[in-house]
Amino acid sequence: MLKLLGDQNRLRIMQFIYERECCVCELVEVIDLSQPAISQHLRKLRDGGLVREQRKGSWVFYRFNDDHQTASLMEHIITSLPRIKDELEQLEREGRNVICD
Amino acid sequence: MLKLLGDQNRLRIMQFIYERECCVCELVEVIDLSQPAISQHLRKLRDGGLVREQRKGSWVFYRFNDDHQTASLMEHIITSLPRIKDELEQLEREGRNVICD
DNA sequence: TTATTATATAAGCATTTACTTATATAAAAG
DNA sequence: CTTTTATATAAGTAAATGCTTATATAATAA
Repeated sequence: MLKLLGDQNRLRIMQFIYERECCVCELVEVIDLSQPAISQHLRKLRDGGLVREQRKGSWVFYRFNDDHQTASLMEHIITSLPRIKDELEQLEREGRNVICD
Repeated sequence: MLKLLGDQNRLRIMQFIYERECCVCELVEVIDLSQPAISQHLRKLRDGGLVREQRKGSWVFYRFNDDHQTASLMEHIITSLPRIKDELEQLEREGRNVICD
């Protein structure tokens, strides 16, 4: 878990996913990484059990896995970071995420 | 910080150092790594500000850095792990650490 | 002084990592 | 059907990582 969160980009991905379910295209918008790079990180996070994935139509949503053995520790770590919520709300104001609902 | 703790061996080193000040030779005894490998990890931990070093005669002691920006989060992480204290006490019972006092 | 002990550093190397570009798959739309 | 959109995967690659062995440094002991 610590190794997975030890990567800057993955930690950022987890911050977003922790706030609320995200689909890949949303993450692509807010994180400065190519779509394949994001998919690859998501796979590692999923393989590590840190997130769960769920297909909804053509989108795949990822959400924080509360059942993970270290879920509460992860939560503690993620909420110790500078909030990412503002960026998410900014995104919502721009209507850039609604497309995936 | 998370990247530094994301390595199994470094995390273990931090567990010991968190319990109490340790010199390199003590860590060499309890962790299955060569002396140079341990020194190299300690340097990374020091460069990252996670530990402080202090020379005492021929030994160099490392201690947890309470002043680090993420000290309390680190503390939370380290104390969330299975206790290492038993191994330390075992070591003390064997008298293998006293030599460094 | 020389020898010993504790630790650090350097160089080399195999492995892992995190990306890139190109392509495949899967679902929805036309 | 074909096209478009969303996502995943594959292959390649440069850089980072974590060790190894050998050697340097620093303090103490003889």
